[in-house]
Amino acid sequence: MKNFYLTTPIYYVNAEPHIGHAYTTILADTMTRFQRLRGRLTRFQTGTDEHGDKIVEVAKKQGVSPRQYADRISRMFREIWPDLNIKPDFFIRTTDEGHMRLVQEILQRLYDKGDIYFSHYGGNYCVGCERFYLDRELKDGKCPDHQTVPVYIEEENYFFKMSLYQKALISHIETNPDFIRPERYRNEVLSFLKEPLEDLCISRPKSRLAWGIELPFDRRFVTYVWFDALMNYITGLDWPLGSAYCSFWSGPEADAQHLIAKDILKPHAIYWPTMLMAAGIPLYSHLNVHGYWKINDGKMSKSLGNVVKPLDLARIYGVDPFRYFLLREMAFGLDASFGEELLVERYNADLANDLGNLFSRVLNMLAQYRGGVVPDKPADRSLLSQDLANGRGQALAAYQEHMDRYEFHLALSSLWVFISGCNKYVVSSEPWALAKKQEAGEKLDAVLYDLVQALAWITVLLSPAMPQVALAMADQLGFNLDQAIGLDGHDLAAPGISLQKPEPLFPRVDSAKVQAKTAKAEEKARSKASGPAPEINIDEFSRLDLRLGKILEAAPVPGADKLLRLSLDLGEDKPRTVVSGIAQHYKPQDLPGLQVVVVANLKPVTLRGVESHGMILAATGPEGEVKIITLSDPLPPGSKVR
RNA sequence: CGCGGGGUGGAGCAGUUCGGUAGCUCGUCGGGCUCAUAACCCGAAGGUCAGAGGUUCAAAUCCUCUCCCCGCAACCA
Repeated sequence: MKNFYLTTPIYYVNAEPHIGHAYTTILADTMTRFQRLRGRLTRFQTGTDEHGDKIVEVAKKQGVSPRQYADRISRMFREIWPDLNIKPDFFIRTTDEGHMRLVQEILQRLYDKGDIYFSHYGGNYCVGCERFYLDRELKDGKCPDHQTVPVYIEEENYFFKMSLYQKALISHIETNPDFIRPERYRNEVLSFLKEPLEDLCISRPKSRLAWGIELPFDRRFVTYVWFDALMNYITGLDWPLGSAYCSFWSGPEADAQHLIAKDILKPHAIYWPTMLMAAGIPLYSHLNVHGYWKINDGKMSKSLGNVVKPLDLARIYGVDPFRYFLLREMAFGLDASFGEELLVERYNADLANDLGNLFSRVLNMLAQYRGGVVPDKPADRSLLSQDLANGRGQALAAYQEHMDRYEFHLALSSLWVFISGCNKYVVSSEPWALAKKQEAGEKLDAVLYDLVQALAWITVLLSPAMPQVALAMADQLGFNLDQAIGLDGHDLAAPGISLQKPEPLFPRVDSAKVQAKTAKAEEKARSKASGPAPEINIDEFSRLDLRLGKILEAAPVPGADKLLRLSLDLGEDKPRTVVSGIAQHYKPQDLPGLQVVVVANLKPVTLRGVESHGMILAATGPEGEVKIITLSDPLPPGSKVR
C-alpha cells in the first residue's frame, strides 16, 4: 500500500480560526487516522500562510509588526487543533526559514529554465484595490469596487509562463478522471480551462509590498503570495532531497493528496499543477474539494453576542460528537447548514440512541447475566449469528469504499447500518429470555460474545472520526485500541476479561431545552435590535438638519439591487440628489409626489457611482419591511422638521 | 447574463458520477419488547422527486428550456 500524504490549505492569518478551518482540518485528521489504521504510512500537514498585503494591513491597524501579528495568529491556529483532537504531523509556516529558502530555490530553477520572464506591464491600477484591472473588468472605465478611474501604471514584473502548460494540464485532468473530485469541481476546472490561460504575475515590487519572500534573481521584488503559499506542500517535505519528500511525494510509493474548500479551487487545480509541471516535479494524485457551512440564522448571530459560536459547541457537547456531526451532516462537496439544533438532533439520534444505548444495553446484559465476564468463543460456531457477520462484512466494504472517495457521510452511515443491525439482533435473539432458560446458556454466551466483539469492531472503525470516544469505548471493552491494526479486527475483546457496568457514553440531550434556548436567544436579539439607544441631549439632536422634501423623480441606480436615486425638492435653488437603499421595497414610479423627511446636512458620499446629498427617513418593520416616513398633509418643501 | 448552492412525503436531508422497486433522521398513528440512556424493534399513513418538452423499453438521475428560493460580493448614508 502506498504512503499517504494529506494536506489542508495553509490558513491565511488575517482572521481567527472558524468553523471552516475546523472542518477541513478535522476531515484531514480523520482521513489520515483512517489510512494509518489501515496500515499505511501517513503524513498530515497543515499550517499558516503569512505573507501579503492583507497581513501588513491588519498588522498596521493593530499597531504591531507583520511578524508579531503573524506569530500571534499562527499560534492560535496551532493551539486550537489539539483541542479538536486533531494531530498534524507537521505544522508549516510560510515565514519558516526553510520554506523561504526552498521557495527561492524553485523560483531560481524556473527562472534558469526560462519559464519565468521579466516584462513591462502597463495597466490600470486601482490604488484602493492594490491591483491591476483588465479593460474588460472595468465598468465605464472605472474600478468596479471603488468607482474611481484607475491610474495607468507601468510596472516591471516577473511572469510565470503558465500558458505553456495549459494543454498538458487539460490532458492530465482528462486522463485522470478523479484528479479533482467530486466531479462537479472537475467540470468547473475544465470549463475554465476552455479559455486561454494568461501568464501568472509572480512578483510584487518591494516599493508596493515588502512583506514576502525575495526573488532570488532580483532583490527588488518579493514573491506573489499564492506562488509562495502553494509551495508549502512540498517544502514541508524537504523538497528536493528530503526523505519525507521521497516517501510522500516523488517516490513510487507516494500518494500525495490535497484537501481544500471550494473557494480556492483555481490556485490548486490550475496554478499549482502547472507550477509543478514547469519544475519537473510529479503532480499530486488527488485534489479533494468540499463545500461551505451555512451558519443557521447568520443574520441573527451578527447582531447578538450571546448566540453560541460553532466552535463553542464542541466544548458543550464534546469534541468528538462535534467532529461526528461535521463529518456526518455534510455531503462531501456540497454545502450544508450548521446549527445547534441540528447538532443535537444528530447527537441524540445517532450517538445517544443508536450507539450509546447499544453499548449500554449489551454491557448491562453482560454484567447481569455473566457477571461482566466476556464469554469464550463458542465451540459450536453455528451458534454465532450469520446476519451479524454478513452485516459486518457489508459495512466494512461500504465504509472503505466511501472513505476512499472522501464520502465521510456515507462511510459513517454504512457503519450505522451495522449498529442498527446489532440493535435488531439484540431484539431478535432476546438474551433476557435466554437468561431465564437453564438449557440456553450456551446460546446466551454466543449472543453476548457476538455482541461484545461487534462493539469492539465498531470502536475501531469509529476511531478515526472520534478518537477520544473510541478510547473510552475500548476501555469499557477492555482492549487496547493502539494494538488494533487493520480494519477487520476480530475477537478484540478477550474472553475471560471482566467488564464493568458502564456510564453512558453519550448522555441524551434534552432537545426541547435547546430549542427553547435558541428561541430565547432570538427573542433577545430582536429586543436588543429594537432596544433603546443611549440618551442624547437636545443640542446633539439639533445638530441634525431635518427638512421636508418632495420627491420629484426616482430612478434605479444601474448595477445596484438595493439603490434608488431620488431627486428631491428641498425648497432650494436646485433639486437634491439622494441615494436611498429602498429599491427592494418601493417602485420608482410610486414615489414622485411623496413628502418625505430628509437629513439635509449629512456629509455627501458616492454610492455605486452616484453622489448622495442626504438621506431620507424610513422605518423598518419586524420582517425587514421598509416604510418611508411621509406627511399626510402638504407643507412647503424645505420646512424644518423637529 | 457578478460568483455559487438549492427546489425529493409535515420538517431537515441523502440519492443524480455509472438511468431500472424513491431512502435516511425527526415528527404522526398503531403494535412489540422490557436488556438499555422514556432508549430498542416491527408495521402504517404520507411524495405525479419545482414545471414543460425531449432521448429511452425505462428518467429524481441524461439533454433543452422556464419558474422559484437561498448564500456571498457590490452598493443599503
